[in-house]
Amino acid sequence: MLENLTEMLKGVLEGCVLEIISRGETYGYEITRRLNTLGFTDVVEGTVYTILVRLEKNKLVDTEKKPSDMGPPRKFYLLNDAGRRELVKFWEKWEFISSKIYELKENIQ
Amino acid sequence: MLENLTEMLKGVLEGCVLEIISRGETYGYEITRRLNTLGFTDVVEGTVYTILVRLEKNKLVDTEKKPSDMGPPRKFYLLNDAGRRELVKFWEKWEFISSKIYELKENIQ
DNA sequence: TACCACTACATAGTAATACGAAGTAGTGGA
DNA sequence: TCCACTACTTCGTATTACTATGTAGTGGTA
Repeated sequence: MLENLTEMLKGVLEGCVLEIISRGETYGYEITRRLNTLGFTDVVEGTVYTILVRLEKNKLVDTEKKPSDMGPPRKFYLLNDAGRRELVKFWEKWEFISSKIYELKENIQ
Repeated sequence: MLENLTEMLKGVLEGCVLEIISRGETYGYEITRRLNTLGFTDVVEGTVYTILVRLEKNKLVDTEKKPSDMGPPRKFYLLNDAGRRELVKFWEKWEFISSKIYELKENIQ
């Protein structure tokens, strides 16, 4: 429908993944489908996995591998304290930017 | 106040510049200060000029050099038809993404 | 005169991020 | 046997904001 949201998703998608993980233990493939049904239809696995690698490298998540009865084993992700703090900061940044964008659009002051 | 909004501004700042230009002929230095007073205090001239170069290369703006009584000549930018169409698309994309982010945050459906 | 602050533009290089593309592997059904 | 679906991994690319630096015009002031 809408063309190429890529650039506008930069810095946002990671926060979305953090938020999804914060709702409870989940894994890459499921996160991808969750983002797709949410409306981000063009987000592909490769994108999500690079984000998950980054989150793990930055020690924002804990991981655990578990067998699946539907296919190969799943790598589950769980937010730790640092991840929760990062998520709070994400929403603060998002609120800040979206309020400023709103001010610009509505030409406030 | 808020640290490092860089990544979240990607794909957004260009739209903000388009919006500012759409309000009437203006130039780089003034656009920078407008963004700063809007709240994007860390956006510097270099960033705005690269955006303006891009807009001109993509033929979204017309330009005109005019003398200034305050310093060196100013390069004024004016949105053309393609630029106005691009601005409409920017706001559509922004509305789409921010509504989806809101759904995610409020856990709708 | 010499210097500095402010205005104003330009650009080469860097870092971060989402995406494209390709591969590996497990399970179950036609 | 093949294929679809599930599930993860990684390398390379394009785009973008930012850093750093340089150039230059004007006016004030010591």
